[in-house]
Amino acid sequence: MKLATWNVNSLNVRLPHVLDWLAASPVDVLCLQETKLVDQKFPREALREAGYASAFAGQPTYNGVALLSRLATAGEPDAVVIGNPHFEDEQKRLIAASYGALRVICAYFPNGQAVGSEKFAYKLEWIDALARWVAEERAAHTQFVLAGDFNIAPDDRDVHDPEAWAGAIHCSEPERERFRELVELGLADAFRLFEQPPATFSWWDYRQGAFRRNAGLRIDHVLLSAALRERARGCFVDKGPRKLQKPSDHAPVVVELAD
DNA sequence: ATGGCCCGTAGAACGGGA
Repeated sequence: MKLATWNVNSLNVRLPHVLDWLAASPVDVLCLQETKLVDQKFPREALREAGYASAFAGQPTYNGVALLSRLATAGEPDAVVIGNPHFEDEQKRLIAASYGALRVICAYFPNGQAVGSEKFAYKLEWIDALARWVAEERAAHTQFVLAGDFNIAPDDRDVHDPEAWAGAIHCSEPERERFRELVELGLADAFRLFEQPPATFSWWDYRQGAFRRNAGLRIDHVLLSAALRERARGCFVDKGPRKLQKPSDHAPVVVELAD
């Protein structure tokens, strides 16, 4: 089976890319972030016609997350939870669902704007609270995955210009420390289980021809529980959709698991 | 040295993203 995560930067604008991508390279579960859609406008029917069930949590203008599941394989979502039970938050950044024995949390971590800012403090608090929830979910479900836009580049290999980004937002030590703390809950960064091409990223700024120059960051991640790690057979960033007209600034990250 | 793009909400610029 295949799992993927993709920050689409508006599902309204990106729906054609998502449908084309799923048709060309179907995955069983797809985590979406930055849908930027209120629930009334979520394209549930179009996705169902494409063979996917949806669970979603949106708000006007900002944030918004969704879990898509292939009806023929993963089926309908079960035990859907919106938001972190341990953290009051107006912002729609978290959704969890079960597909049989598989438990998935789809996460859109706060950006943090600048180290030391109020938004940075919120980011750290938000992650600390997420860790408490993840610890519970991981303990309750052998087959557990945390996937999404973490807005953290875990180490310098994940940064196109580590000197320029040293200590900056997404690369600061408090953020990296929290990424390690999530991993230490018993999870594995699926991407690093496999040999990877150097300078592989998942996000490139829209400005300055960043994608053409491969001036990116790897900030979108899939963390796997031990049982899923045993089944992992590959993990890659699919740069295809980033090359299209009007792309998202993020590319999908795909994980392949043995059945 | 700075900002350079895109999106949603508007119905003009602006906040936010990363």
